Amino acid sequence: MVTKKITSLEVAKLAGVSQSAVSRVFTPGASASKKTEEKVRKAATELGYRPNVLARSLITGRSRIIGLVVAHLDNYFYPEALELISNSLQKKGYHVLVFMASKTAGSIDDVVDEILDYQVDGIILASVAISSKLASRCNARGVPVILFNRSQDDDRFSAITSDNILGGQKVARFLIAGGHKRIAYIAGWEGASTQRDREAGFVEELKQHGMSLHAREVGNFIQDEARQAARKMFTANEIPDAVFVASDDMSFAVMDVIRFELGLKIPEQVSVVGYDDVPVSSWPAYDLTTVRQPANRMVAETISMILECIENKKTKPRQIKIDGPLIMRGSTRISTKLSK
Amino acid sequence: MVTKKITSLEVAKLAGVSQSAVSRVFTPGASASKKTEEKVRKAATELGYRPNVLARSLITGRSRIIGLVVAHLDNYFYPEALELISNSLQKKGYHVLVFMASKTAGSIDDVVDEILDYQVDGIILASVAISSKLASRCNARGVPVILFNRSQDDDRFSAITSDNILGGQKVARFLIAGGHKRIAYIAGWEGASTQRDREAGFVEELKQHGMSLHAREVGNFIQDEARQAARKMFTANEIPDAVFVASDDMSFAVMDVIRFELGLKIPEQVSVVGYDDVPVSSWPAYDLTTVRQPANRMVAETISMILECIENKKTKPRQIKIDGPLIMRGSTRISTKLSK
DNA sequence: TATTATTTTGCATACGCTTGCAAATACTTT
DNA sequence: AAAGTATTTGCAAGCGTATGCAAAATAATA
Repeated sequence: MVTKKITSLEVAKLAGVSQSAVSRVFTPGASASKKTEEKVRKAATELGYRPNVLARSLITGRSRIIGLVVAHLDNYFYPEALELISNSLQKKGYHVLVFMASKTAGSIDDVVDEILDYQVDGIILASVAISSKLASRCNARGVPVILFNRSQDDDRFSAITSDNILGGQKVARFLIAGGHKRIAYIAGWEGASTQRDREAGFVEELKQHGMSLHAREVGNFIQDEARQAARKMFTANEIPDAVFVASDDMSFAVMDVIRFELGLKIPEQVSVVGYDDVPVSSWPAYDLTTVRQPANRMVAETISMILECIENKKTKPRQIKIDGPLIMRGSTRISTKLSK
Repeated sequence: MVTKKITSLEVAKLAGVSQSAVSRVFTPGASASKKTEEKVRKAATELGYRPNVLARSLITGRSRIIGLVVAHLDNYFYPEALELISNSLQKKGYHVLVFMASKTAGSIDDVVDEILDYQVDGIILASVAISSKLASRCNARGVPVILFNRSQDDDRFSAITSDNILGGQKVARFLIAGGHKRIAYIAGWEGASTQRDREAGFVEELKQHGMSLHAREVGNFIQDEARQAARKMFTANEIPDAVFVASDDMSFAVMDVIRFELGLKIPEQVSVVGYDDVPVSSWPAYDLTTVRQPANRMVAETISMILECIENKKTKPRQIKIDGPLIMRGSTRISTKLSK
């Protein structure tokens, strides 16, 4: 019982005008008299006509589709970002074609190729890198690529991140001010610029105060690995009195190990600081001190930048860092009295 | 510096064949000799040619795009589902166009209309309802609609849910077996079939054992409202010794209120059971007893069903309920010895 | 090798729409 | 009322691809 598709031609016939007239009524910039507009609109609603976006895209060369590649939906920072991105774009008349960059499946390059097949107007890579070969292909096609929460040493595309170096510094200053003496770090995936910057800022600021890392492990932004890292770190001879973990997501795993496996008290014996400020961090069960990544501002910048690139092809790529506050909560002690 | 788009025609010229030959090489079902295939492939890679999906769709009438409407990405069941859905479809050569059904923005109907504009091959509505008017429009266009984690009294579309009635029953039996005497319920949004079924099964089973709800509040699947509900429920004269909360997401908020605001012990004074088994539930800080919604099986069914409908237009809609186990963890006491 | 059956190939058309162009209409101005 | 300007309208060409059809090339058979 599939009724035939309604095309602009049939609307035109019913309204007694040409097909182009119908098109013009449904094309924002075009001109049509009140009278024809009225006739067309009437016929259109009667038939339930809606323009075929795909056919339109074929001509205009703009699909109003933005490709979004995302990897870590299990890190709750990303669902939040996705929701914001999708909503903002929806308001501007764009829509989001989602691609999972599953670690298992093929490389990101294949995914980006698939995206290009859909003639997207732009690409947002959330926490994902891209080869320079693919970068040039996007460039050649005039498709702007924006990195979200990741930067890359390639000035061909814009990147939006929080100020990870500054964030790391803030954490260091805060922990030092709290009187911590044995400060440790659990790293994310070392290929990620966010990880590198957070650690660089953190370590640099420690150094400024004549300190260095008491211990360091790698969690790769994966909870299981963070757990392993925590076990190793907190069963050593002299355990840290504070640990900065490169993401909130890993922090939760670390806190669980510290409290429930090892029976240590947070913050009395160990202070824990995370990075992201995902919703869970504010829940009393974790109450995690963390550096907020202002998702809404990051998304706002991302959207305005990608739209600008689409409107005006010759916009220069920019790297934007957005400052986020350190949110102080109960997972860190602030007194200077030493534990133990 | 935008290089011209590469079309099949240019590949054809370079390869010394007709445009149709190129098309045939890139069309799965079509036939071409080894020789031309070789020539075409060579020319194509040399030019960096890839078929334009949109132009293809215009002819074939199939876009290989699935529209996904999702509402509650803040409930961590949905990011997980989204990831599974997107990955499965990607493997089958389909891609997901995401639409947020923000509570603030216009109705779902508008969103579905926008989806249809993209000539999607199918629509998945995750935890979202649709008017019967729009349903018929989808029907008329031959676009299958599948409800994910929501059912509706309309046999025009398929629905995949967990067996919520049975789930509610399981919880009731388990709490009764644990010796609980004052059993309460915190409901989700009452417009949701999942909420209604969970409660119906739960209350029915209590009745079978000669019991009834000791208290009932509504949380609407929103954490803030769940907190309010918990405060009210657990500051009453005789507080419950067990509470079934309609979703894990709300459960966390409820547990936090119970433990950190009211200072009650879980499970010694109050048992808490949730529904969903999102990742957080297994974290030691919550260790929540809950009914698992088998996301992977639910998604698998959803995908196979929607693809079946696409292949074979006359597939009848079906309602599928998937059984999920009760996962027993530390938020519930199982001894029969009474608290207090 | 001649004949038939099979596969491959190119031509031309169509998918549903936008848009430049020129003709037709409406509105101003003297 | 005539000439001029501005606006609206239809025509037709294309966007990049798939596909039915008939011709050409190849393979199979006698």
